Amino acid sequence: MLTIGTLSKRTGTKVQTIRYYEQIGLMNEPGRSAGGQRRYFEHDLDRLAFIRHSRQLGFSLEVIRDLLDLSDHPSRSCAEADVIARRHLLLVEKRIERLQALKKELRRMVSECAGNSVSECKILEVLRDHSECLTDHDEIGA
Amino acid sequence: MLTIGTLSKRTGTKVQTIRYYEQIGLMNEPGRSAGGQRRYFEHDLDRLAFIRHSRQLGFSLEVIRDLLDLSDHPSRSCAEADVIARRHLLLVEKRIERLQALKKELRRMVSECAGNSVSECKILEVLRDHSECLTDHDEIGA
DNA sequence: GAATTAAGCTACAGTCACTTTAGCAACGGG
DNA sequence: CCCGTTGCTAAAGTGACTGTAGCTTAATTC
Repeated sequence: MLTIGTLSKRTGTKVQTIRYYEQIGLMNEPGRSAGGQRRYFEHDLDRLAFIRHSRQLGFSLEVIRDLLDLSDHPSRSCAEADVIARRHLLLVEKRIERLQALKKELRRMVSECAGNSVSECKILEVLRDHSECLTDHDEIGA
Repeated sequence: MLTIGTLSKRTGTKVQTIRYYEQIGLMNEPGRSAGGQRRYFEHDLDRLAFIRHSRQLGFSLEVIRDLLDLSDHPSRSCAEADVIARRHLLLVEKRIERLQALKKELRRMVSECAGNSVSECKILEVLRDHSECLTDHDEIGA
């Protein structure tokens, strides 16, 4: 029997996060000790490791729920897992493209700034005036 | 005098978002019409455009607050803007690197999956067992 | 001038994936 | 038996918005 602290250390997950996964139904409710503390089996650890690894690869908890469900039914076709992974790959590729456009723009801003007063600062000028940009970057952030 | 709807259209910002920026003190409280509706000047529009453009380039609202403050003081040195932009550039570059490692891993998973039953699915196998990965990807997600 | 429609108002809840905090209770080694 | 570590619940906070409910005001059309 494993404590929540052991699961935490062995998977690099914070204790609170494990309880959070239980709360949203990603992890099963474990048994309890006489005093009311959570006690886990090895298969709980495996499940948590699966979740964390999927998160590291950028899958959302929503999607991980489906992946876990698939993983629990070994005889089913893995076509769905394939679709999920391919969709995620496309998403990651898109994000990379967007970030590369951003990087280019930031590089240009930084390299063109002479480092004098704010009034002649290229960086602030570009931020003020979108038309100085090469790309559209109409979406926000990442 | 401009309405909030005009600002919204001219900057591609949702009305609620403008009110949110006001609430957190990024936008100044504008004057009001007789009936209590917000009325803006052109310089409010400029400020909002600055905020949105900065967001599109991935700066956080926290950082944008500093950039706006700099922009409001034209005689100051732009060294700080330079530092902020360079720091952000590094962050973007790091994110790209991480995403490229993720992409590689996802590609490998997808390409090695034969598309049979879940029990032999390479995708689910990799998710189960981190040791099959090439990279560490110890951080989470994006 | 009335009626309709579009736009605006406040206040609050919801999103995602956790993290933090407060204030306790239980466990394990010495 | 003591005490430091670990665990417990419940609730609020994070960032950057978005959505909803239930109104009021402004603008347009007849």
